[in-house]
Amino acid sequence: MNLESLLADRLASSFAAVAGGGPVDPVVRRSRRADFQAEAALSLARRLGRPPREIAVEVVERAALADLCSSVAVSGPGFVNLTVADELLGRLVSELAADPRLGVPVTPTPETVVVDYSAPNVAKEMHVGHLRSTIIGDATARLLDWLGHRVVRANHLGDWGTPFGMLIEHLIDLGESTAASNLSIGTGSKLPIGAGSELSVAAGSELPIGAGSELSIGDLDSFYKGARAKFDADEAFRQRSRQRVVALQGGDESTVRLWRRLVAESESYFLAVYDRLDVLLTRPDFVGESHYNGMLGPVTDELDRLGLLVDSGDAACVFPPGFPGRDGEPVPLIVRKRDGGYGYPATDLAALRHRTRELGATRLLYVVGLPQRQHFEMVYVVARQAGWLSPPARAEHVGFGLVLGPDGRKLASRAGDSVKLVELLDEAVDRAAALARQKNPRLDPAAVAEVAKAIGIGAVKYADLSADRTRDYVFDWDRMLALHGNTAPYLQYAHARIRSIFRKAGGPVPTGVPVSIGAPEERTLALELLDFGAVVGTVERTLEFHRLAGHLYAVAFSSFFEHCPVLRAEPAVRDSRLVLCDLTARVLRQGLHLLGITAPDRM
RNA sequence: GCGCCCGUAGCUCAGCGGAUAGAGCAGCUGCCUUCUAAGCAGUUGGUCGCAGGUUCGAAUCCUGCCGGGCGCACCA
Repeated sequence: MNLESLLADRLASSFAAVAGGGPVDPVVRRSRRADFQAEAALSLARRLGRPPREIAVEVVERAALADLCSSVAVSGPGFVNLTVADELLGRLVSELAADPRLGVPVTPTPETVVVDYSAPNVAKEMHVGHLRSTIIGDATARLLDWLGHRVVRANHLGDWGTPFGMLIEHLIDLGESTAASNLSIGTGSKLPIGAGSELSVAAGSELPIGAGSELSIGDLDSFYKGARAKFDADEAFRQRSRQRVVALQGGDESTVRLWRRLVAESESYFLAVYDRLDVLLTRPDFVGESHYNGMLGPVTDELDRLGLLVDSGDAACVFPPGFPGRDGEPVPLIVRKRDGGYGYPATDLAALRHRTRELGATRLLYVVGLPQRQHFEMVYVVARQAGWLSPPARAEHVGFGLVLGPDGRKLASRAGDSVKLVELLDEAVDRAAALARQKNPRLDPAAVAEVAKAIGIGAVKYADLSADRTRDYVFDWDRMLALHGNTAPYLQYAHARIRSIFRKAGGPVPTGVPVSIGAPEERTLALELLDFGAVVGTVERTLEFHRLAGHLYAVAFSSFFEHCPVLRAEPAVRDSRLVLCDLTARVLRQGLHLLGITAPDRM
C-alpha cells in the first residue's frame, strides 16, 4: 500500500463527513512544507459556503491519523500539512526492502499489449530516425512485461512494396554472389554476426555465412543507393523493376527466393544493431509488412461489405469523418491504389485487425513519430467503424519528436544525410570508454569495455527517455555523458557507489533489521523510495518515461549519502542505513533496467 | 485554409490547478588524511511568448494574437 493512498483513504472519510455529501478526494500531494498536504478544503469552501481554514480544522479534528502522522496541521489558506511518523516510515521501508518487486505489484488486470516499434526498412541502413522508436518501444515492452502484461513486440519491418522491384533487379545485376558478399561481408566491418546467424531461409543461397563472418555497416546503404541511382537514371531498369514487383507479388519462385535473401541479410544486420543497443527485439518479433499480404484482400472485402469503401477515381478509399484536407474536402484512407496495389494504410488496417482478432490484444501501441499522428488517427477511426477496435480494446499513438543537432535542426551528418545508427552507437561507446579510462585508471581493459557499453548506450537511451517524449530534443554528447545532472552516468555512478559500500561492508545485506528513520535526509530518501510503485503505475498508463527518469534522479540525488555515514555508524544505525542503501541501489537498478539501461556494480 | 505540437533562468530541460516557479550546465564562493572528488555545499540569474477570460487561486484550464515546427489523396 503506498503512503499517499494510505493517507488519502484516512482523510477521505473525514472530508466526506465534513462535506456532508458524497465521497471527496482529499487531494493528497507531496509538499515542500511537510511530507504531504491535503488540498481539498480549498475547493470545498465554495460548495459549503464556509471558509477553507474552518473546513480544514474540522477535518483534522475528525481524522484518525495519530498512528500514521507525527504532525497534522492546518496551514496557509486551508492546507492540511501531514508529517509522517518516523516509526511508520521505518516500518514501510522495512516492508519495501522485503519485497522483491520494490512496491510495484503485478497488475491485477493483465492485458495483451502489442507494441509496434523500431520498424526499419529491409536493405536500408538503420539511422537516427529509428533511434527513438526503438528505445521508447523497448522501454515500453520492458515496463509492461514486468508489470505482468502479455507483451507482443512487433517489429513492423518495411519488407515489402515497390522498392523491392529495384532492389532485386540490382541484386541480379551485381550477380547474386557478388551482391550477397557485398551485402554481407565487408572489409571495414565492425559488427560480427557470429556463428548463430540463421540463413536457412535463404534456401539455395550461394554464400552461406558462417562463423566469424561479418556484416559491413556501410554496404547496405551503398547497395540501396546503387539501386536507387539506377532506378532514377535508367528507364530500362525502371521497367524491369516494375515487372519484378509484379513477379514478386505474383509469388514467382526465384524472385521470392531473392527477396527472402535480402530480408534475411537485413534481419541479421538489424539483430546485430539491436544487440549493440541492448534492445530485446529478436527474430521472432520481426513481423514485417509482407506478413499481412494475404490479409489485404479480405480486409478490403470486409470494408466493402460494411459499406465503408468508396470508389474514388479508381482507388478504393474509406473516408473517415473528421479529417478535412487542404481543400476542405474529406481526406481518404487509400486502401487500394488506382493501380490495384495496396498501400500502407491497408497494411496498417490488416495488422490492427490481426492484432485484436487473432492475437486478442486490448492495448495497441504504435511507437511512431509525431508527424504520422493523423494517419494513425484515421486508421483507428476506420478500424472502429469496421468493428475491429472496440472497447476494451484501444489503440494509442505513442508519438515522439525529432532528434535535433546542435544547430537546432534535425540531426544530420556533416554531409547532410542521416546519421547511421551504428556509427552513433560506436561513438557513444568510444566516448564512454575514454571517460572510464580517464576517471578510473584502476579498471582493467575488459572492465572498461563492459562499463563503456553500459554507460555509452545508457547515456544515449537516457537522453531520449528523460525528456518529454512528445518534444524534440537536442542531441549533445557532452551533456548526456556528463557525470552531473539528470544523466545515465550520474545514476549509474550513484548505484556503483552504493555497491562499493557493500563491498567494503563485507557481509550480506542485513535482513529483518528494523529500519529507523531519524535524520531528515533519511526521511527524504525513504519518502522517495516509497513512491517508486506509484511512479511506475503512472508510467504504465501514460508511457511518459521521463517521469520514471525524474524519480530515479530524485532517488539518486539524495543528500543521504553525504550526510549519513553508513559504515562508520553504530551497529543498529549502520544496519538500518545499509537497508536504505540496498533499497536505493535496487530501485535504481530496477528503474534503469525498465528503461533498458544497465547499472554496473563498479565503474 | 484546416488540424496537431511547441514557446519557462544565458544554454538544455522539469513542473501542467494550489502556498516564495525547480534541476543540470555555464558564472561566482568554498570543500580532497574521500563509505569511488566520476562527489558535495553555497550563491547569482525568471514580466513562465503577448493580451483577455474562468477560478478563492493560473506557468498549468479557455479564447484570441505573435513566433517556431509538422501534417493534410495513391511514398512509408
